[in-house]
Amino acid sequence: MALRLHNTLARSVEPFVPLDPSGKHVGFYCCGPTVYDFGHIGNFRTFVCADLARRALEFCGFSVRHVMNITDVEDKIIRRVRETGKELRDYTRGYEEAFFEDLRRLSCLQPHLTPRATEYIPQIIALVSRLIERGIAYQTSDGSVYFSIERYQSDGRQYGQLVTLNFDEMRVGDRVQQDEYAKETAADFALWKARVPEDGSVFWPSPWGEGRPGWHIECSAMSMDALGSSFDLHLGGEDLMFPHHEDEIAQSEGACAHSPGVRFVKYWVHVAHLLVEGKKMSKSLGNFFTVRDLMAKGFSGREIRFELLRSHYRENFNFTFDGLAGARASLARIDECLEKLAERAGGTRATADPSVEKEFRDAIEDDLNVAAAWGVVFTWVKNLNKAMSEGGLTQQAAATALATWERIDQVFGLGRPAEVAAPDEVVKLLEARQAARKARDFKGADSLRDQIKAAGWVIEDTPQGAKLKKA
RNA sequence: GGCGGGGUAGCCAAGUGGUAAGGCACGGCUCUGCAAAAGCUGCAUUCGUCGGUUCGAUUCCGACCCUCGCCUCCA
Repeated sequence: MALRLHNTLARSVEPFVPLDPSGKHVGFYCCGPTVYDFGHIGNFRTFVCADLARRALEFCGFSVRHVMNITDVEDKIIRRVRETGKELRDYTRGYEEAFFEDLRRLSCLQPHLTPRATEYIPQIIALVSRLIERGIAYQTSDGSVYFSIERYQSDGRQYGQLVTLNFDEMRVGDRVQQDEYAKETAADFALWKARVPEDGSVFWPSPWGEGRPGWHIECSAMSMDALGSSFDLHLGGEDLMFPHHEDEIAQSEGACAHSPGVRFVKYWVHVAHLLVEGKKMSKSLGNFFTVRDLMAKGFSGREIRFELLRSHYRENFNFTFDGLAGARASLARIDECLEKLAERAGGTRATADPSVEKEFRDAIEDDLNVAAAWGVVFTWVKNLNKAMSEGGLTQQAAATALATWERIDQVFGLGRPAEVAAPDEVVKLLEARQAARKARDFKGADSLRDQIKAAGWVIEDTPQGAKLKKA
């Protein structure tokens, strides 16, 4: 069994075989955030799934080069810049930093390269120039440049690799912007947008006059610059499938004139959307949550990560607070088990249990089937708990189990819970309670227990003595 | 209208042509001064509906119902 992924190009699950003849190196590009505001939980589902994909590739032995762009010039950003009167970079910097902070809170590995669109203007201009030279793009009288789908197709190339398109049946036109009146065909899309007064100071010089990049071209420029004109894996939210990714393919394959059989990207992976309480997230419904919002409600980054990793990436995921509370309980079950294992193992070292690791690997290799993988993990936890409650788990077996978790956690990336020490006053209350119990003053002991609970801590009476846990 | 996902216990969810993983919640038990916490344990004769193929279908085929998403802002 080897890694298999759902490839949108094939609309099916395929064996993952990288372009690298040695089969080792993988180029991986993920469409990153547009830094006009804080990212919401839906955005982060995609980024957590990208992190899962990267970790799974590494778990399977591949050496991954992970690139994720930062879109720091775009319509919404320009509008905010105009409204706030800030300079472009001053506006985007804060949200970019917040994004990386949230990514770390969710235990996502930092991509190896995170290029910004605004730092790739020369490459973008070069790419647009090549498309014009090849006769696939055209300039309009206002100084904008558009991609001609018709000329691309007559160049013998396919527009509509990711989705089945039927322009006659599509409901085209509602959202075509007024500044795009000069397009030859409604389906053509902007590569370079001529400067308009509303752009303020956001513009760059180009062979076609002052302006800024179109929406899709940045990803083509950055991904090919970092990973070459043909690379292995491109991931993004399902809404980007069309037009964004389709247009990326068209621009890239149009500009590079890939040979027949060679593609811009070999595997396209799309992450389904997250819903909140059964509905699409929207500000008017008030169900629009950022990572910060959830943390302010007391949930930890690892609880949020766990919740986002419970379901398959190609299924819509319904985010609910009941679900998040359930995630907390499930994760605590694993944490309890790990804590007990650590007590038993002491400093003993061991290697992972091969049979559990194999079951886990089989699930992950099957198109990142995390639900099946969790099934493996929880069955394993149950067996360990049973062995421990029956006293039949040796120090060596506990160490093996911990090593197994280390291996599993290379993919899930949840780590171990942060140890939180109880404050002195709570510890003093606990000591007083223990004294009261010893004196058989149970009324006093129960009162102290209530005080500890009010302070946010729970007493766990175990055969080894009383412990404090954060409520 | 076109294209593409889904419908499996109270909730989330995996899965297979041969008789339904796992988690949460819930009940029982152990532990405890009592609790809590924790652990153990129980919990779908059944997989949207109706037909068909088959020795056998939740799994394959057909029809239908419901639901979600995309169709040029979007993760």
